[in-house]
Amino acid sequence: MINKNIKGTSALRQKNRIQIIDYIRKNAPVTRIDIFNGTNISRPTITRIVKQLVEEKIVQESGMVETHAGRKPIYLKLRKSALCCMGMNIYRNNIRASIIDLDKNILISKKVSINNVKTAKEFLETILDMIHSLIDESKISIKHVIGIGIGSSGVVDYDKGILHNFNPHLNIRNIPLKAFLEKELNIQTFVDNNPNTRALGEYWYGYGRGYKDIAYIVCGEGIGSGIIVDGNILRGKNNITGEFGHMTVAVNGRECNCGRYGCVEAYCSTEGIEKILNEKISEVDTSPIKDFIKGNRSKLNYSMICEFYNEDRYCKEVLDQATTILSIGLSNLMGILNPEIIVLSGELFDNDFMFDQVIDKTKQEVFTDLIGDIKFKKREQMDYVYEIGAAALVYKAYFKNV
Amino acid sequence: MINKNIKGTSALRQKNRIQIIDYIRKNAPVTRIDIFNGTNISRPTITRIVKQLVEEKIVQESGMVETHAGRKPIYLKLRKSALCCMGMNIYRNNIRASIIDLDKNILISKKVSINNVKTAKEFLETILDMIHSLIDESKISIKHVIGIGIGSSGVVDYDKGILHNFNPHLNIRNIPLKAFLEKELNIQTFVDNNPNTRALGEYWYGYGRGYKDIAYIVCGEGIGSGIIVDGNILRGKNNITGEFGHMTVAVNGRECNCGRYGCVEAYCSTEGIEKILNEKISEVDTSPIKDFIKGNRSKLNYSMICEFYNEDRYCKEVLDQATTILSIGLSNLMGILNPEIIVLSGELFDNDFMFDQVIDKTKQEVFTDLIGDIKFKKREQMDYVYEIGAAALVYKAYFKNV
DNA sequence: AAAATTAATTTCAGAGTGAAATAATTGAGC
DNA sequence: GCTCAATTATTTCACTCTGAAATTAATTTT
Repeated sequence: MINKNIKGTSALRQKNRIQIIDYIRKNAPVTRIDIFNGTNISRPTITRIVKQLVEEKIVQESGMVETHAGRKPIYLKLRKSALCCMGMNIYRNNIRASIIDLDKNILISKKVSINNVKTAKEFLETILDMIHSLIDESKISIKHVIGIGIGSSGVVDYDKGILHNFNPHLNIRNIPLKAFLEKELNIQTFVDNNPNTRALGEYWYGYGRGYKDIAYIVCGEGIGSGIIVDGNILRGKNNITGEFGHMTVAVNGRECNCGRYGCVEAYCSTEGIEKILNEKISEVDTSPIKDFIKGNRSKLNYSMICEFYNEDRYCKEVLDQATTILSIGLSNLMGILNPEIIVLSGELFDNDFMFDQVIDKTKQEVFTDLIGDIKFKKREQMDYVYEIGAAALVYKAYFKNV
Repeated sequence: MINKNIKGTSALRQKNRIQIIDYIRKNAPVTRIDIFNGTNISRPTITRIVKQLVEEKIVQESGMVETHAGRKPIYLKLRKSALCCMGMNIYRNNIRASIIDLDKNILISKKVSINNVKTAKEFLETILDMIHSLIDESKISIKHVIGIGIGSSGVVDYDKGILHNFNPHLNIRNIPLKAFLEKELNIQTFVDNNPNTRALGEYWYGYGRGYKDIAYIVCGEGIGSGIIVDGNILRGKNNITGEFGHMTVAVNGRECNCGRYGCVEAYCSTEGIEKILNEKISEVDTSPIKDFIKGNRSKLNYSMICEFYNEDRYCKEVLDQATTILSIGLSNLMGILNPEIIVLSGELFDNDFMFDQVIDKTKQEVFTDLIGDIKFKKREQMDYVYEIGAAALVYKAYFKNV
């Protein structure tokens, strides 16, 4: 359980304790002297707190270190699965939950469908059952589960922990998920939307490790983003940030699903690209891709368009336009946020040449070299990434005052 | 002096002390019981720390409170000018510095020109002299000056406290202002660029009071911005954030001073507006404003264009375009940051109808109502606003762990 | 004048810390 | 094998700071 209402010198102890855990987590294996040098805590206090952590089986001593002279220090590291939390992902009709430790080891995992769930009550109880059975099966002491993190599709009120609308097809709305779980389980719970948890996962465990300002962009059927500023999720007033897909870069441009004109998404989402190509080839009698579709009676899709990039001038036009628009959008974003790293993910980048083109154009486009001197990374599919990001919500809160 | 290397229980004391000062600052006048209810500190500790603060003449007791029964509580407030700091603004050829207390009272102020300054050494010594004489004249004990905050034009490295380039016309570059002053005076010093200090001033003392996410936009000859995210200045990797003026909203649009195309600044800065109008009227034989200029042998400027808004169709076109483009830029910014309030300042808004038009169009333009439900404010000219913002850099650091 | 009420302080024991001294452990030199 | 220097880890001890509970203070109500 995350600290609450601990006052006075006990709070000081708690703070030092968490700082020591955090230092070990980040730098393991470390010696007590390393902790002394790396923090502002005195040696006796380190000895005392480490002793306690070893007794609680959170930290373990492991082997000696090669040194030149003097008493050999003892390596410390966190015991595997000693501190862990629940990471859960809610996506349309599925829920997957895992227990994950501080080294992002998946200790146990479970997936359920919520196709048959009709009411908010059923929904909440399904989740509660899931958590109970996971903890039971894992045989992990509940006191080592420091929290529950949940990422969800749709609109989420982070502060209140309310899931407004995770699936437009279900009539289950405004679910007070945080309040419910905290009451039932007495474990601190955090709920956020998927792009945010993904971005946080990237910051905590992925390419963003070691950086404090990250933009995580998803380009698929739609376009969204999660943004980390100084190590924290950018949430703004209503947790509706990073609406990168609906940034206007072409005044009086193409109409977007959102009803406005010239949004990035209208040009660069796979859906947008397919639409634009369809319009183009419907106006001509013949083109390689058009002939191919006719011949095979197949349906046009984004990956097909990519395959015809070199053979079909319309495909080339559409994809080139997409990368240009996207690069303008990205450079706008970079001019506002000046991030250290941008992680690109989603179907749009399944083809490497699209990824490369976007990066090249963005680097040309950007306002100053300083902003442009930035890392780009591609996030490939990775298992459990959603749950890991959700779990990071908890760790973020746990280590927040360090 | 801001705390440094205070360890153990003394750090706890320091933290409680600052929390109490902060509570009084925000809520004065308050009683000890108010502090007890508003913080997580026990009554004896409050009594002890307040007693000390009264002895140090930082807090003063002032009058009794009307109550229904029981012992009457004693009001506490901060003694005027008890805690103060230096706020300094460097702008092209001028430096103005003030000593400002926690209630933004200007205790003393001074302005010097640096026209005759040729070297970095002279520059630094001018500043040092200025600070010394201000402190001497003010008769404020130096131990009550908790820090020095400096806002400057140009590019500033906040972390290192280096002023890279505050005036393009002077060959004084890469000035280690922070290091110099901290060494000479042993007072913690912070340096940042003007838009950032202005935004922080707005957050700390202006329209942004009570909000945590603020965008502060300056539209004048150029366009810039300072952004506050969750109460902190958005700095990104290189402190080059909020390049709102160079956000591209018109792909393949008008060329901008920065060499790129379709930036907001190209359409909405007063310089851009003047340029566009000049081009327009140079292509026609006659128009009201053109005739006026000829008749009076005056030079075209932005305020004149505004005056001809209703009489000259070219003026109307240009200004309408400017407000449209600016509103698109603002709605893009809002979609990324979801701020609670946007403060608009600068010459562009000297005419109210421009301000009103921008707000109306932005509210129409914005992606969702939730983002659009936001406060807009106009920042009129205000004296000492630069120094107050710079001082806020110090207070921000002083109260950071509260 | 006593009771009730609320604010502020004092008492006191306990939690926690860090400087300095001490103990533990090891390699190097002879 | 013994001693010394080096380095890590622990213990000792005095000190700071805190908060619960009791007490005192000051004021209104009865």
